[in-house]
Amino acid sequence: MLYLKKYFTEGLIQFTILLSLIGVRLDLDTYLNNQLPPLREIILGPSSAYTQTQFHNLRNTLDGYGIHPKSVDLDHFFTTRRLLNQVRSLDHLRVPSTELSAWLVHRDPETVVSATSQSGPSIALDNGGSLEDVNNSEASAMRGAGGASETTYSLSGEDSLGAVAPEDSQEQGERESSDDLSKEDIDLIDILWRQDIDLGAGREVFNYSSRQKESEADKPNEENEEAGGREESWRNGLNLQAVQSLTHVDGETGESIPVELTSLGAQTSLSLQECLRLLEATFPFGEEPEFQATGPTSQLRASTEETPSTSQGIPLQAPLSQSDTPLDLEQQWQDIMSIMELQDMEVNNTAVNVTINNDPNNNNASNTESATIGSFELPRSTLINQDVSLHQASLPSCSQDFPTLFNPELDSTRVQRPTLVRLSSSNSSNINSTFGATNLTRLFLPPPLNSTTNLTTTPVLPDPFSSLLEESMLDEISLLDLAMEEGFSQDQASQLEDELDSDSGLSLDSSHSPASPSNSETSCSSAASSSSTSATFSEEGAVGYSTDSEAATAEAEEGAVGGYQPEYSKLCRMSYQDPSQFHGIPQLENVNHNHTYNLPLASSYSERSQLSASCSKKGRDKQMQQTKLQPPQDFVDRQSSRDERRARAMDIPFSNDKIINLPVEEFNELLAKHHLNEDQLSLIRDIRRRGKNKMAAQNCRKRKLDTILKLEQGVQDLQREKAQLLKEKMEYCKCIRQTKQKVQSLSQELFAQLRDEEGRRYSASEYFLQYGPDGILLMPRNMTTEQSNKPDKKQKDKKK
DNA sequence: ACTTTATGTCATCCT
DNA sequence: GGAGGATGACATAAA
Repeated sequence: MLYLKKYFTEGLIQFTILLSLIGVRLDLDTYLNNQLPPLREIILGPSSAYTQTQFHNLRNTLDGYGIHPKSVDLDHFFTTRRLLNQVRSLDHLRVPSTELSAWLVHRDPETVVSATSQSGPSIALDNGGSLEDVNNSEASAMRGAGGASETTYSLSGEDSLGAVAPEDSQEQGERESSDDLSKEDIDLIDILWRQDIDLGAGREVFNYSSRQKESEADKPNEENEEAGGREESWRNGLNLQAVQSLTHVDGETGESIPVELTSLGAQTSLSLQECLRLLEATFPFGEEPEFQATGPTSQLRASTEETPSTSQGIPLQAPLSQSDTPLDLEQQWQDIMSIMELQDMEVNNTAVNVTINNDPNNNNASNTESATIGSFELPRSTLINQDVSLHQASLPSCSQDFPTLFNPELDSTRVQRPTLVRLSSSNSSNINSTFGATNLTRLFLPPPLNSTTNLTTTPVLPDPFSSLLEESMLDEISLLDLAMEEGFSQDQASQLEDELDSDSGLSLDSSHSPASPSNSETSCSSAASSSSTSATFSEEGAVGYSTDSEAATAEAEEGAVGGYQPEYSKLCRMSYQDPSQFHGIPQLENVNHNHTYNLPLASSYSERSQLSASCSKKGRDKQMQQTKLQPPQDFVDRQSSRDERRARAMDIPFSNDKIINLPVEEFNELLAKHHLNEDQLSLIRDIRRRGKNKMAAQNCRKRKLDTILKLEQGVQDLQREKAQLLKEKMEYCKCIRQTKQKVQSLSQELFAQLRDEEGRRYSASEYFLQYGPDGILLMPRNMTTEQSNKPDKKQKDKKK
């Protein structure tokens, strides 16, 4: 009955889809609720094989967290949900657009943040291939988290609230095509999520900033009092009215208004240049002239061509007359723009809209972070005010950070950021226009204004640095960044890195775990090695790695046998062993071409025979115990090797040790002393050959092991180097973050002091700063692409 | 009974 | 060209 129900529902949904495709719309919910039996025959046709179980989509399903991945109902549940959403999506006319919407779903125990970036071809997000090389551990961790990976491909409109919705048909098809996309999806989601977090941060800031600006505008008197003569001097110095009278044009025309900025530096005590110098010293920044040529304005044009413009741009120009400031403001701006260039090299010509959304359905408290991407447009009206914890938004995605150089709106983020960020949908339009107008608006994330706590803004790694690290390290990097953001010290981060390394296939440093088998194995092998180290000659007189003799005797009862340590070989095969622990083993240290078999003979054949009889391997001891009543010669024969037996059978007058280990000259002399027949000579030569070859084989095996150990050591060194690079990267990210904060403070100062011809402030909600090769433009937010380019060309070079 | 591991041996190549 | 080292392949014993 259960299967019948499943088939019914499934088939009904598919049938509905088919009807919908041909124009017939059905209320599937009604059908499902009533479960009309008449369609049963139709439904029985398609089976579950028709619709694969998509665990990654299940993970994306908000309701899917309540179902165990191994639940029997999983398939049914998921299929139903997916198909139902697919049908629901048919209600919305979806014209395939070239825009790309990246969904970020950040879920806290009770809240969810969904950031949507909108722009660019949707194909870009589907390129999970480049992100495939991700640490499996994290992927598995996210997978194991189950609900933690709260990823939902939501459709625009009502689905924006987090309801499960099907993605684009294209993406849907891709996801249906394979069930093992979950890992890639997770990886991709993780990366995009981090990118979107940055974008989302900008949004929140904007709202707060608008309110703040408004509140500030309500108290002009206070500000005037506070500013005092400073503002007056500002006005005088800028001579803004005079400039605007010449260039300020109606918003419809799109003309720009030059604004003098020079005196701004007088009130900003910035150490930005220092930071920038540090950045330039450490980063492979592009040449500044190059940046001037390919400045962010081109990026702006590319990204804003699709949106019409209705307002003007106001170029801000700083007069030279007021440049009596201790710091050269223009230089600072150029430095900033030089940083922006880094971004321009990597940033796509895509405008990104970020939306922080709430998902009331997320109840899984275990989830800490999750992300989802999709190619959907999210109506701005669907934005919901939501308290969002963005402390997870630590991300080494640099490409998305730089394009947004200056966004006064971001100021607001900082205000509430450390804990909660409130997003207002009322400003979404402005944000869209802003982001659509230029990617520069978010170049620098604003620093927290009121918080002395941890920074939640993501440390940004410039793209040149991302190339330093493999994508497979992204997750580790992210964790490290997160650790840094969380206030981890370098040492702690290093420890984290070590822990992360342990997840890799070759975990070379297992010394942390005292209970690990390595220790026991190591000690065992060490004991064995110590016992065998003193061994001199084997049964056949071979020396070195060959089977032990005297020393092994003492250990024979305990099972320590043989010069070539089986224990050690076992260790070498165990990847979790730390090879460094074995460097102290004498045998291993002398592996390479340590032909110890050239040592002088120690015992004669008879002596050695007695020795081997008394102190051989454990098994032989057992044999001896079992056969102690037997004649000694039989026992000796049994303990001897084949060559020894042969030598005895052939009445060879000297021991195999001599045969094998004597130098060629002495060996020839020895043969000359004795009158031996051809069979004896042949046997002696064979014994010598085999004996030498045996030792050679042992040496060869030792050498192989040594090579393996060296390779492991090399891997260990590389991992250490990687950890060091990660540390450096975190430092760079810190520096960039500080730079962003500086720039943000500059932006705030600028907006705080800019006045129009009527003496009113420029609201950050209405204007934004655009940086180009020729200077800084004050652009209205509602300006469209085409018009934004016009003032760009008309702007005057920023004066000093 | 089967697998794994260690070791010996042979063939081959090279010095 | 022989001696011997290096090494892959195989055999065998032991666990």
